Amino acid sequence: MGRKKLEIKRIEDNSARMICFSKRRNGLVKKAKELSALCDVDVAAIFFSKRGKLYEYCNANSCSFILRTPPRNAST
Amino acid sequence: MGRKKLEIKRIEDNSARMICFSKRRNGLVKKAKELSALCDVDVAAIFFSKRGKLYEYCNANSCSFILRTPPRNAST
DNA sequence: AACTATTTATAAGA
DNA sequence: TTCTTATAAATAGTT
Repeated sequence: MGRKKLEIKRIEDNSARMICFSKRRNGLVKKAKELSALCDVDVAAIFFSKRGKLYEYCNANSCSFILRTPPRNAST
Repeated sequence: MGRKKLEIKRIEDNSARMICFSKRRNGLVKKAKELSALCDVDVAAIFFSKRGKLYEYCNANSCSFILRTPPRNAST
């Protein structure tokens, strides 16, 4: 999508990569929520950045099964 | 997307719900792969159906941190 | 953070 | 279930 077709490979520019991460992470979580609501399933989406930062979305208690051990030095 | 705007609530028809699940699960995994490649992050997407069936996608060893205990009576 | 031109995902149909 | 296609939605580049 977007003004130009984007090749699916690492975005080298740091700022552009972070912006893309923010946008697409939000998009993925939105789609996960929709999938959960439409299809009556529990969904978890978990993102581990190279800096050890953890982002996660889970719509249900299923999360109690996962992330028993925090990955790397995960913060919020 | 699609021919008509779809209200985001549980699809009651079983067949239609399963078809939607299959399509959107594939779409979500595709977007997770793109996010991983573009932004150099590890991503896991995990789906728990009500029947206890588990579907998952993970692009990296980060998965070793999760799913230490299988959820419910998870099969493939 | 908002906008918008464009690409992409997908609902319905074949 | 796989393919098509009209349309809704996501988003890349811009402001």
